[in-house]
Amino acid sequence: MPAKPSLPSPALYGRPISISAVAEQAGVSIATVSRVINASKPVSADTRGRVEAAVAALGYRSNPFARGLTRGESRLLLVLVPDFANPFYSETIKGVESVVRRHGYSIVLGGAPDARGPEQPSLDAVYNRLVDGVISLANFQDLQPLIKDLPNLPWVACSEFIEDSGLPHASIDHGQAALDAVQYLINRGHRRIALLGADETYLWARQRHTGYEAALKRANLTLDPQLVRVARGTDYSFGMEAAGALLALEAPPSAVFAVSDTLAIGAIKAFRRAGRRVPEDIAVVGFDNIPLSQVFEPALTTIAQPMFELGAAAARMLLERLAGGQPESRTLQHALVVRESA
Amino acid sequence: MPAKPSLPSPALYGRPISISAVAEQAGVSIATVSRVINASKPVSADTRGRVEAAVAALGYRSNPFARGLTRGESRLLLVLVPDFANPFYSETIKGVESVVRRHGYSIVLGGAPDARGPEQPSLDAVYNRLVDGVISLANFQDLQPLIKDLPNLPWVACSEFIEDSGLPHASIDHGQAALDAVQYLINRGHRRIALLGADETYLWARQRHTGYEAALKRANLTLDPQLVRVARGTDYSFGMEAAGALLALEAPPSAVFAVSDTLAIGAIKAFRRAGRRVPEDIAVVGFDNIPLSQVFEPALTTIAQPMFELGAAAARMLLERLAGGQPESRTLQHALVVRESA
DNA sequence: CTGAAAGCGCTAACAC
DNA sequence: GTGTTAGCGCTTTCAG
Repeated sequence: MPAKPSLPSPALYGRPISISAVAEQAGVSIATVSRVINASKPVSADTRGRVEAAVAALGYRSNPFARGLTRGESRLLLVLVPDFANPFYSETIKGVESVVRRHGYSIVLGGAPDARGPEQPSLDAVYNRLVDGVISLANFQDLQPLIKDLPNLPWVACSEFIEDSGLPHASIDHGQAALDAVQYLINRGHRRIALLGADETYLWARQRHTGYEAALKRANLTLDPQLVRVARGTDYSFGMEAAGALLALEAPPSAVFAVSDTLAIGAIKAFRRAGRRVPEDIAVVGFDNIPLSQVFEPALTTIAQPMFELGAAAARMLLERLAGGQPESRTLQHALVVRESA
Repeated sequence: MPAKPSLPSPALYGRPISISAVAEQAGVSIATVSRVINASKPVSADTRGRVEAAVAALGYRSNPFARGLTRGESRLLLVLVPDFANPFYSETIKGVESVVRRHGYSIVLGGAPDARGPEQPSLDAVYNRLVDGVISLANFQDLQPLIKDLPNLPWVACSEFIEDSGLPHASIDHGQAALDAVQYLINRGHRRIALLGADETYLWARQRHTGYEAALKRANLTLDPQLVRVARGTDYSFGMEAAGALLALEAPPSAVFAVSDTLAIGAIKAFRRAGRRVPEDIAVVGFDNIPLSQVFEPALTTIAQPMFELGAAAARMLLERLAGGQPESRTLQHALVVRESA
């Protein structure tokens, strides 16, 4: 027994050693080896000892393909992410990882398929049954081809989802959150409030847009279409771009509700570059509460989403689904975090 | 033939359809089906047509486990990442993805194993041969158990590597880059320059540290140990923490070289919170040139790493290795980007 | 050009 | 408690 426990070293030269080699070495049948490896059936202490010794000596590791073939599962989960440079997604993924790993699953990250072409390796992994299930953060418009199969696939949505589809999802109430954000701006006396929106093929983008309008309506403010800008992505640069357009207006807004912190940060950058002070000249509230939002200057007033917990919840739901259960969709709490930008 | 081409829909009820179902439907043997699927041997146009029709009609997709079992490969590559919330890593991963995908591979993202425990699912995936190869951005100290097997594993390092190990890697010249950064500060008249370092189990952290010292030495500046702070991580918060310590010094520095943009941003935040102006009272140069660095206020003066290209290069090297080649390590170019913070 | 058949490594009945 | 054996779905000789 080695002094410090370490990964047994498998045969790296020649072919990898198989279960039969272990069986031979231990003087038992392959079935017995399988039993001790999987603890699937009782095995006498004596034989178990011999098998374990053989496994250790040979550095045996079971072949995942053979195992997958017979068991019909891989213990691999696919996480579909629109853009993993966006901190919202990376935090969420961390949440997924944390629960999934405890249950012996690993995650495969897939870029969400877009219109770029017919090659959709991630979806292949689904249909091929290489992965046991999917957690999707992607927009379902891009996932069109498989929508009809959704009820039959072990699939869970996170943040994004399809209304009334029965597809289980973990999310916050985007509409209410947006309403809260805009209401806050109204309470602070703002009357010309712009919406810096995102690609509305995303449900969350549509819902936040709706929440924005609802807040205005509730305050009897007229909705000025000029004040609604939809950015083409959530990178900082898109925020700057949209903010520039807002500034060019004859009557620019006194406040902006951005549907993503990255967009908000880009907008603030553009405003300051144009000589505007935030929040004095123009107030900005963001959405997500990414780690950067409290470090950025001015620190962002934003809607906090429980990103990590959202991922964890989705993961738990998928695990439940895989175990044959019928997980309930969950709506987690958001919160307005007031800092400096508004 | 459907109007719009879409993913063939596999049998989702009951068992998935197998190659023999296709063979039966097409009136051929499974061997022939295999041949047309893989284009491995010539098949008459007529039979090929029938097989293809059957595949389409049934929505057949080959079972990746069975295929992996016989072929001994999965077309899955593992990318080991220390922290995928760090933009440096996410950009790099994008680079990996872009080349790998074109070659029919998918990537599995693995959290790099740390000392947290013996459970190392990512490494298991390697030893189990579930993945065909690995691109590691992780620190090799944490990878200790497998170092001895390295020469035999299809493994490529990115940014991080082991000197003189023969392990192929794609990286920049961290030492020279750090030297460039500090030299710039010296040229601007700074004499008390602090190092905001990172966990030195990372080679890049050690090399950047070395570069810092080399620059000071070259300018005949004395090395004040008090001015060297090693942060416990690269999150913004660690940068703030370390910067606070620097400020508490009797003779604080007039400039700081941070080995990561996230650290630099955290430091700037701490400085401003303490009433210091950047760069007037204290100059800061970062490292990486993450997207945020040009949006942050003040915009970061930093060393640009070709993140995307680093990932892409590593991916190409791994692919070459898998094809039986002996890829050369590559050192990519860095560049000092002067903006506002120094 | 095509079919029959032998495995790949493993799990899960089914015997004993 | 343990061994034998029949597949899992696929690729690949080997015949023809």
